Amino acid sequence: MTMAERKAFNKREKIIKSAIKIVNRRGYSGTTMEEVAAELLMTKGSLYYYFKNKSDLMFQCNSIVLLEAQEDLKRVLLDESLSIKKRLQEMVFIHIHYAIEENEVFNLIMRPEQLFSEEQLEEVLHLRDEYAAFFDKIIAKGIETKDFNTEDPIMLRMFILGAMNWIQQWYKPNGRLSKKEIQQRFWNYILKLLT
Amino acid sequence: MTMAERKAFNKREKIIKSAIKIVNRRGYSGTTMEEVAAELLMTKGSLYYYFKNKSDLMFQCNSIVLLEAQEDLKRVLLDESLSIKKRLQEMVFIHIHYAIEENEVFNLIMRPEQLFSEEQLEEVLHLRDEYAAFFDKIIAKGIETKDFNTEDPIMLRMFILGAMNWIQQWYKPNGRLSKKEIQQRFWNYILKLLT
DNA sequence: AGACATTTTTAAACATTGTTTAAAATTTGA
DNA sequence: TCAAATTTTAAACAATGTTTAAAAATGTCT
Repeated sequence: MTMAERKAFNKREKIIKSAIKIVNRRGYSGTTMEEVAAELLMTKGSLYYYFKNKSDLMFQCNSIVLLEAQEDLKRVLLDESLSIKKRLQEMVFIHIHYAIEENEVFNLIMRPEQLFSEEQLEEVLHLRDEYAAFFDKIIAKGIETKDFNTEDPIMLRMFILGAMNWIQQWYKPNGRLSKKEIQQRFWNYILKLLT
Repeated sequence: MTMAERKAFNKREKIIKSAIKIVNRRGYSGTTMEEVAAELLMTKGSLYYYFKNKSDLMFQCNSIVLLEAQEDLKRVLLDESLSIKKRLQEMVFIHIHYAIEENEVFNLIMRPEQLFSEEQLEEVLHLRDEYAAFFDKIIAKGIETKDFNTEDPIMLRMFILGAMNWIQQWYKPNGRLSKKEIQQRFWNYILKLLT
């Protein structure tokens, strides 16, 4: 990688980090290219040197956060020192953590087929599938070991992830329910569904 | 109500009906005032005679659909000829029906606090609370009659409604899973959670 | 029916924001 | 230092929500 390429790569990363913060504050449509640029003392035009367009930038914000969450999940999934149940519990806690803390950017709500180009859409869906597969894997393991018991584990996983994703629609940082409480109670429900 | 008022009222209704169709097809941000107007052979400017702005129009689309769904729920909730369980089952089927068929407009996704004005926001949240209360009521009844058994029924209701709401994020009209299948399996999960 | 008041529609201007462009400024590397 | 490559900029442009003032349509009263 040449000097220039490395520099561009770093800059791109800085822009994404900046954009993630703003998107989580203002939402997708509330985020303007101008504000993202201003944060880094640039003009909005320069962003187009690094990103094809706004939806490309949003796409990359989403991808970064999703990949980060995937890393967290993978670490737990492969931790053989933990029981299957414990591993799923931690994965549930991680998912809820992201749904709450990276709410807007974690799963860019809105029909992705409207926001994204054909190729982007394919990649987003692929990333989401990969992400969900982590949950499928641990559930499958648990069925094998008889820790869990359910028909149609895929549908159940969709049910469970949906319930968690929706948290971002009502969670308020200083509301009645703390993140910890939500994690704990949601985990109880999920365990009940799986046994 | 004078003639003119009645006419304006009807026109408003026509516009809303038209907008609902378009929003369900194109999503919130994909819907332009121009397209809504064109559907009724008007120019976009005239819409502002009937609605304060786009978000006001969206708000009223959302309200209409939400109120319609509330009516459906109420009918079932009060139908004493059905067992508690059966009533909840029908309510679940109704909710999933709306989540699928009126996907985009049923619960206007996106932070309502960004889309709506102060007063609108208050009304939206109120409507949503009212809506959720129908589920709380039947669950409370079921707990009384020992049909159901759960601590913290409110949180559980949030879990359940969230799971159902998320369907709109992945449901495809000609996909692998039919509406009926989803309704049936989701109901199984919900029943498991409640007993 | 005709005249006046009210209601409704329109076209055009405007504001905001995403996007493109051509040129200027900066950086790199020999 | 100088030419080539990279990056930034300001300005123009496009799309779309919003406002406005005037025109058109409608309703009402005599």
